[in-house]
Amino acid sequence: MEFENTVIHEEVVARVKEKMPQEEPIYEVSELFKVFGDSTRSRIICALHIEELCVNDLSTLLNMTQSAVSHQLRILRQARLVKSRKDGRVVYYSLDDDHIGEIFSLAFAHIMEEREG
Amino acid sequence: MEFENTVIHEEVVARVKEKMPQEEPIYEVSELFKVFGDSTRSRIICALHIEELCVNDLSTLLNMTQSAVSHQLRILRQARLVKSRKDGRVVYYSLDDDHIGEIFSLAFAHIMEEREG
DNA sequence: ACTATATATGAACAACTATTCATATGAATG
DNA sequence: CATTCATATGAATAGTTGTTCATATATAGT
Repeated sequence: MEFENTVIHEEVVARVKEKMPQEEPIYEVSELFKVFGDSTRSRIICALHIEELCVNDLSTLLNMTQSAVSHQLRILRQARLVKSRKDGRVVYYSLDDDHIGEIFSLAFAHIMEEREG
Repeated sequence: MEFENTVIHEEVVARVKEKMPQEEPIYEVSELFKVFGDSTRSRIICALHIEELCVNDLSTLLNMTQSAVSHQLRILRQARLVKSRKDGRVVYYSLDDDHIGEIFSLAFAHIMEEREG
């Protein structure tokens, strides 16, 4: 890290620094996006947005090994984005948060507009 | 990849498969989130959401080398999330999309609610 | 032209991540 | 209680990514 930057617009930097959100929330937001930023996890989220599914069904649906799906579900669980319900030896997963759907909807809208424009 | 999964709920899988968004948009959405999923890029986006900034000011503000910031700006440019304006040898960056702010606002709202609950 | 400054970029490296493989856990069933 | 089935998990690996360092490009000033 260098600190020898010639500050071109000191006032601007000061102004923006004052208005900037705190470091910690920004960090957490990007951690959330990092979880979304994998196509396997995105596909899992899309599927669970439609309906509750067990691990085996998910791996069939996504054409992936049970292990790979299970590993990703763990990440989603740790991020509190999905919740699980156990029925015998079958574990059913579903979305644990209402915001997720909204965020994905906006992202989809963005992608779709990009395609047109 | 294994295809030897014992399908537990065939009808459910079939139903969800039918309702699932297409592969390609999901892939693009997760690519978008991947760009957001780095704290340096998130900080850049937050800063530019407040005000247009040049590279040098950004690196001062974020306490990072000019090179590191420049590399991340390239990624944001390629994703069409920021646009640049050249004035002499100074290059000013600003957000290139209205959706970005909304998506970040929702994500922040989510993070803040997580902190309370 | 020469120098200083603002930004961009290529190569290298370290850190991280997603999948696979092997195996463990835990619950139902005969 | 041994076996089968659904899921979870640890280790290993291959691929990706962010930063640094060195350097290139481009523009302004002298």
